[in-house]
Amino acid sequence: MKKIVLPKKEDFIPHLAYDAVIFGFNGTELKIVVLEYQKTNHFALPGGFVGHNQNLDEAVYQGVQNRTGISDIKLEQCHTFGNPNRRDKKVLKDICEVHDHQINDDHWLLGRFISVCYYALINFEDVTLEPDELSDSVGWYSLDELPELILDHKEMVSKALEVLQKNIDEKLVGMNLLPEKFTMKDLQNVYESILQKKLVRTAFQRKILAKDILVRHEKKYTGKAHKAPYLYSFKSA
Amino acid sequence: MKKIVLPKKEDFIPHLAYDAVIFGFNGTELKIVVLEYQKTNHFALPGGFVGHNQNLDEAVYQGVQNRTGISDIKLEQCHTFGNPNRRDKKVLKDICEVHDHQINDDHWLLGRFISVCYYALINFEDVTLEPDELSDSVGWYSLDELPELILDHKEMVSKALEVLQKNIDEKLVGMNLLPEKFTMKDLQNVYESILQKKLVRTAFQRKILAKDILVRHEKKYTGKAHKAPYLYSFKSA
DNA sequence: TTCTATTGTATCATTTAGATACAATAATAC
DNA sequence: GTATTATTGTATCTAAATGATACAATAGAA
Repeated sequence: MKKIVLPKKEDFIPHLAYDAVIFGFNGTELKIVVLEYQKTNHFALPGGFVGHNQNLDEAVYQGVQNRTGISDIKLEQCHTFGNPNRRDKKVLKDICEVHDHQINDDHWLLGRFISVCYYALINFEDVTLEPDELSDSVGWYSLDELPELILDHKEMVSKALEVLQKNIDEKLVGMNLLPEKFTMKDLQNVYESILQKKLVRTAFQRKILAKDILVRHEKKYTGKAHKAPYLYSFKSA
Repeated sequence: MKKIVLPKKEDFIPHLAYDAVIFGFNGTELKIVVLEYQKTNHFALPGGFVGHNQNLDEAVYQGVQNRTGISDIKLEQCHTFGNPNRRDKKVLKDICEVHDHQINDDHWLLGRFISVCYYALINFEDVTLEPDELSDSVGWYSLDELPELILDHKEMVSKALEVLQKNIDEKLVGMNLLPEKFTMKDLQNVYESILQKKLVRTAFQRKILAKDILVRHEKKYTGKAHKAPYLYSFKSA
């Protein structure tokens, strides 16, 4: 087993962390990235720390980029979690233990952390997930099949989804969750996944087209026995 | 001049602050609390720091309570500002200087701070504003007559108003900005101040009554030569 | 050629919000 | 008293947005 190297205290703003709810859309379902510390049965959102002279947004951006290999990321801040009880020394100790790493009770990583939660929207297709130093693996989970998450990470997911739902019309979320070209049905699937409810097809199409944000391209022939849908892309500003 | 006592570094989470946009409604206009460091011509939002074992929300609540003397406060988190450039050593040095207080360039208060911005809604009538250790005075300013604020405090005000506007229907903001009993016109004034636009009187009344959140009480006789409006209060839960 | 599933659009009904109308009324002027 | 005035509460009409339904177009399979 590889010897682990924990992040150094002096490099980061103490007691401050970020966590990211990274959303991707696989064509049917909305999924989020979860780190798996399998031997300890712990699951967590990807997160990190902020350098002393680093922009908060920038820190999160780089963290998500490293984890997913993607550089076209839509980030939005959701909420800052500042309850002093949002810590659990056992979790990190468990994880260190399976790596044969001793960690003292007064280690800075076991202290109190205030965490700024962001959501990230990325194009599912382009992702290559990278586990970090401590996690055994990393996976995509759909919202209704999430494993139990450490600390208040479950609450972060709820908050992220809530903020995403509120932003859905304003911030053109589809742009970052879909490939360059997509059908109206794809876009409707994204909306339905986020809002977690069925939408009226004809009303949805009318509303989206009325926004005048899409360009219509050639048809997409899928080989199915029915009328082929048009492909669309977002108007580039 | 009273000798000032700066907050002690070891009592608080380093590099972390909060700032509050405290909204009050004077019956006609929406106003916010601004600290005045008059001799240096600096103006700032009230803010503070978070104790090592203190809940973030709790810290803000206590800060606003101390500043306003009010204990019925509606708080909502708006945004966390994490740009490393959001610092200005000159401001604090200026302020210390007029108090004949020397402050070193490497003093913790001059370092980089990440600040969590909240808005607070309070009942204007009950307030007694308390300046803090360093501010000469503290005042209510209407949004269109704000003085120039230090750092990114102007941006915080914008963000706070934006979040307040988004929450207006959902969170019953009137409840914390109005006295126990109020007229429909009072409530409409609150809405118009927050949304910064005129609303149609009849449609507003119809919409609010349809929500079924108000109790109608006796009429309010103002001595004016016209029909007296009813007084309302919010249904308690 | 017929059949099937889906798409794009039109049209109708329903709901929501803006515009207008008007009676009720609290004080004032006479 | 009675007329006058400004505002309130509500009804009604109109316009816009949304949901429901209908239907022609069509890509491929039978």
